[in-house]
Amino acid sequence: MPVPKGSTIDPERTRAAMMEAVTPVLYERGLDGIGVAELCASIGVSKETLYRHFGSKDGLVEAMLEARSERVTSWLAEAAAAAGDDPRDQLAALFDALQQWYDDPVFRGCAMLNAAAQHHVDPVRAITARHLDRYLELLTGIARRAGAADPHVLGRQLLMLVEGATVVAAHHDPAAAGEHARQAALTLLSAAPRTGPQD
Amino acid sequence: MPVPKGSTIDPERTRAAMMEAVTPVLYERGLDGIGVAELCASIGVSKETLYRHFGSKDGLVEAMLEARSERVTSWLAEAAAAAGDDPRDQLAALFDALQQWYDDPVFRGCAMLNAAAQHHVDPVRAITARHLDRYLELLTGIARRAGAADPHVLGRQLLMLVEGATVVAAHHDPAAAGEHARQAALTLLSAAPRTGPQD
DNA sequence: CAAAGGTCGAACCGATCGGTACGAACTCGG
DNA sequence: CCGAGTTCGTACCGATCGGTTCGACCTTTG
Repeated sequence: MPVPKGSTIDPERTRAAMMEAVTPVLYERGLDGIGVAELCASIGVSKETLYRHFGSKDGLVEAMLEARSERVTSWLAEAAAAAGDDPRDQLAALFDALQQWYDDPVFRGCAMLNAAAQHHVDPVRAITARHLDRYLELLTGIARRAGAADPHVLGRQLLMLVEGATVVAAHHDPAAAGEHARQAALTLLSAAPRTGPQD
Repeated sequence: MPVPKGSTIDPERTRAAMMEAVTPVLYERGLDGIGVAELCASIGVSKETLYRHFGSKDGLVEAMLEARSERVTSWLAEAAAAAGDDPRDQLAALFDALQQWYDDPVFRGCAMLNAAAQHHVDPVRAITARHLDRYLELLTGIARRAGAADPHVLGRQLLMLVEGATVVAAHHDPAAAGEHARQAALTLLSAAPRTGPQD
């Protein structure tokens, strides 16, 4: 968004708008694939404004990744919750949502994993680890509500399917990756030892 | 290796030695995490030699990735083959080998995926895609020999487990990632519809 | 109207980037 | 022993990098 020259519209609004605008650009080009000058130009903001709000390019990157992680996780959680109360339906809906993402022409894999593969410095990798924590919590919850005897292990196996499907879709073939992963996930859910539903 | 100043020892030898020496450095630092000057210094070779043999930094990177992909795939295939004739044993051995890799302190995830996440240009991504092709072929073969009715789908699901386990091990927690993935893989193998062993 | 503060645009900085050039040192085949 | 071919070390190139500074502009607050 072209921020008007004068200010005081809302300093916080500017910051939020910058994070919003910068997300697709950094996702598409890669964190190191675009310089600060071009990045500022593409989101319609001056370098001084960027450094005022975020201190550094890394500061902006980290704020963006953190926000994106929360947003993506919420989106998945809502897709699952909207499928009803049956954990199996929730899991299936989650992978359907993933397939929907894979079919998006701008899909380029998991932004957190891409970021961690480039910046192998601490702050970014910590954000990626927290991102996987969020996914794991979501999947472990489904496993627990499905009555799995060991929801942590099953949740972790489901996490591998989610991330593996994303990798395969991004780097090999997006077609039906979500469907195949969903089928595998439901198989694991069915085959897992049970203690009966837990909530 | 410190190449002696004069040459004619073997021009091909030099090239091979460079690829060998550069592999761990680029894996550890990332493709863009080290400049040509430092890279040459770390492998004990002058810039002129690098450009004589590979034409560009990207040329070296691509040659290295291609060689690494073949080596890693062979290593996994041999680990599986060494487990005997039973496809279940082969699959289990493959994930045990992966866990062994995850436990290596220098483990930093799949080099091909890391590379593709950085250089999202064509040549590197093509190498990554071929790498996944090799894995898929290996896993599909196991699925076929196990008598799966649809070995391509099962192979793809196993590929997701392999890559997902690698992602989780690299970015979340390496402990037992291979074991949990192995257990899931064997479950999928057992649950898959069969047409009877095929070879 | 005046002071304060957010923003722009462009100039500027030192560092580093990938890549080239060149002379000297060295090993080989003839 | 001489020329061809490799390598080293270093200096160098233009481009780009992340980050800073500054004057002008604009909007809000009082």
